[in-house]
Amino acid sequence: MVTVTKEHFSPGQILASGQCFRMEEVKEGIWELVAGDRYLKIEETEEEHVFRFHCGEEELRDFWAPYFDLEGDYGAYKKRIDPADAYLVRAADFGRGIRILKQDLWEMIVTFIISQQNNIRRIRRIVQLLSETYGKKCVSGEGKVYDSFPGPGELARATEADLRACNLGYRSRYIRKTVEMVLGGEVDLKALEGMDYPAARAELMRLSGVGGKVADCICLFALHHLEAFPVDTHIKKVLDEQYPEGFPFERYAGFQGVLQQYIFYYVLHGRP
DNA sequence: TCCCAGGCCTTGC
DNA sequence: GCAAGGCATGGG
Repeated sequence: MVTVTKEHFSPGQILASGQCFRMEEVKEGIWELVAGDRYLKIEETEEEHVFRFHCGEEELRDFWAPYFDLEGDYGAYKKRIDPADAYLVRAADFGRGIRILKQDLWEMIVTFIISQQNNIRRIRRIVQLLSETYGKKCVSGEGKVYDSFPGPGELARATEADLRACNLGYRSRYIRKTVEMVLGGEVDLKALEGMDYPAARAELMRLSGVGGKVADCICLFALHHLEAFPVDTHIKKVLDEQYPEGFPFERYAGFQGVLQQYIFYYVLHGRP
């Protein structure tokens, strides 16, 4: 068990920001999450900004701190927001505890192919079902049993019909093809990790079922390219309504993706 | 019954 | 090159 003291960090807001789909609030102030084949429990404490992570010092340093981007200076991002942009100021303040996670690349590829033309609750259910069906049963140090997210080899066991049985619908064919492309070495996940944003985005779009928006989500939530700015149906509406002259991307060069998450969360959970 | 959800692919021009 | 349909499923 480790104590973590951090500002601009709220597990509840990260959960509700819809970037990870295998995190849940099991009781008030207690969250559990599975990332790849790892499990973590986090508890809020009486003290503001202080949390208990149910893991060792080493695992915190080597895995969970990078995963939650705990070294990132989100206060600095907020300070660079144009004070005259009332909408963005409100959104950033409302989502002040959000961080951009560094999640597993393969998991994000599959998850965000599933996400298209779908709603967040249903995405969670499908990802959970996929993990139960094709992942591995694991046990945490404290005895919690959970299902890892299935890797390409494990998902290869699923036929298109099997995937349809997991409620993937027409996305089943995309997943099948994507699994084949990755297993066949047509797209190299290792190489993707080393690419810059434009190269990674273009390479990801070669995968079946991955267009610009999904590629941007993968770039943002797995590869941590903070310049990626996924435009989905919600964001498009905000851009049309709040930024008819265009969103000032140049002003926020290098961290537009952080602002995108503030806006997305504000649209879903904020007051109009 | 219709509309929408963190869109993408295929077709037709 | 681009606009228009089609696509699974579930909730409001």
